[in-house]
Amino acid sequence: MDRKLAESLSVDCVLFGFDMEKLNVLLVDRVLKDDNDTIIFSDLTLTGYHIYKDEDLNSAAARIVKDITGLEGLVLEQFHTFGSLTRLQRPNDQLWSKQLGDAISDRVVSVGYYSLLPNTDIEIIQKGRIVNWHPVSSVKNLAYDHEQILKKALGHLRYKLQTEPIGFELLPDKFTLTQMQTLYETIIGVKFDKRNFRKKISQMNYVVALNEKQTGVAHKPAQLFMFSREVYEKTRKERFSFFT
Amino acid sequence: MDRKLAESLSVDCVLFGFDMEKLNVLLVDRVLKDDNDTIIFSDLTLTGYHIYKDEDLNSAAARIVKDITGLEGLVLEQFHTFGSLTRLQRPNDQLWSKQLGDAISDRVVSVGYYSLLPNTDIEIIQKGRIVNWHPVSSVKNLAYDHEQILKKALGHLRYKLQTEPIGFELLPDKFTLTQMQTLYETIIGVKFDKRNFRKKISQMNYVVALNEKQTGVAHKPAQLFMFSREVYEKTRKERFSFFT
DNA sequence: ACAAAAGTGTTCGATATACACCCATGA
DNA sequence: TCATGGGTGTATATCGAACACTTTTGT
Repeated sequence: MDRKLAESLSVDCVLFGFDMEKLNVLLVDRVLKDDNDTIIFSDLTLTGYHIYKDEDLNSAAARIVKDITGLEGLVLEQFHTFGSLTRLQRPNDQLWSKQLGDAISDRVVSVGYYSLLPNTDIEIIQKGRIVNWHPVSSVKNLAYDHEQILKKALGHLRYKLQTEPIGFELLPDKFTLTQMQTLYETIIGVKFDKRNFRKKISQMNYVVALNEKQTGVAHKPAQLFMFSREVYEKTRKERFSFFT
Repeated sequence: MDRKLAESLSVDCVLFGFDMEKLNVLLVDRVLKDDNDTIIFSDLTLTGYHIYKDEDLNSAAARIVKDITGLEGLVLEQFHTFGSLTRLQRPNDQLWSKQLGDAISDRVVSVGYYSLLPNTDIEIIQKGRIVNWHPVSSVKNLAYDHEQILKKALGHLRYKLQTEPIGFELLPDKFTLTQMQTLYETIIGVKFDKRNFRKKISQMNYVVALNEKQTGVAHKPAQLFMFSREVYEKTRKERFSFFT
């Protein structure tokens, strides 16, 4: 590959997953070894890479996710751009750059994207790197300023979740109302009343009941539902108002 | 100044103003002349410039606004980053780059910021460039992809306006409720009922009545109000919910 | 038969909407 | 005195919050 890098520009993608119990984020192991294969340090990064000069931001984000995880066709949403002068200046990060022979010791500006996926339904293909789901609530040991990036992404996710029906992107195609409720409770961090929750959902005509029930559970099997984007697009209301 | 530019990185700031009648945006005249001083073309740009390698994004935004308008201390909020491969490729933009001897013919990624100001209370200092308020509703002839940037900024403004009490940044320190209502009606594009609007406002204890009235108007003078950030911070509620 | 989660309705208070007239001032 | 925008209250409908028991399945 002889494409030129856009010096000092990268993309970092925060890939969120939900496993019916907690919110997770996909992270890449970063291990620096010396010549004797002794580990100097080991930490975690978001899925990110530099941008090429001949690709736009969205394509770069899609390419990077695909290169690292094998995933294609995700909805990637840009949420913030990070350009602190010190974002790559911690000791581990400097060692890492040096080792790679990256001449990039200057500040790199990174455009942040996030995407949502049901981590039950999804298979990650390890393409040379070690990539794993980590519970968002207990992530530590992140490289660079990736903790900040993750926090900001989480803020956007919470906000968006309360504002638009994107929760479905974190659920499998067929889901139960209890799963949906758990998702919102987990991510937003509030408990809902089951009856009120379901009353609310039943007014959303884009959440449609299927002729299908859960199987293999040791209790009354739940009705399965799906999200209909078509119905949603046709019936979406105008934005909430600050006033009304 | 011998600071190095971060090649291929710039900031564009969308400065919104409100004059009690309509929403305006501050734009810079861009006029290209040939050697005989004949005008080749003339159009408008947002207040933007390249970023230096030794400044972070927020500082760059503040510096650029100050350099072009003399304004300091604005609340500048980052809203989106633009990186299309063709954003500087229209004929005028190419001519302009050539004329400036800017070796930058490659794509430049630009980080977008916006800020709100009451354009009544504010004085713009022309620092070598011609800078004017233009009504947002009739802006045309924008350079680069600045029309897109403006549209996106407007979207964010509308959204934020309905979600957080930022409208006050567009009003003078002392304002009447009718002015406030006009602001929301103009920007969001809906009409409100006067009594209901005022009922709503009276529940916002951070909108406080002053012991002062309008003067010099040919009708019953209106009560003046101010926005109290302290009260707001102390009593702000949690986010709206998608559900509740 | 029991454990485990599914499913279901009503009452009460709060909030949104619709709507029309008198008031204070400057000209 | 008139033109102009300022200021106010009530009735009705809608929506959110609180709350407990029966049902269906697998073991």
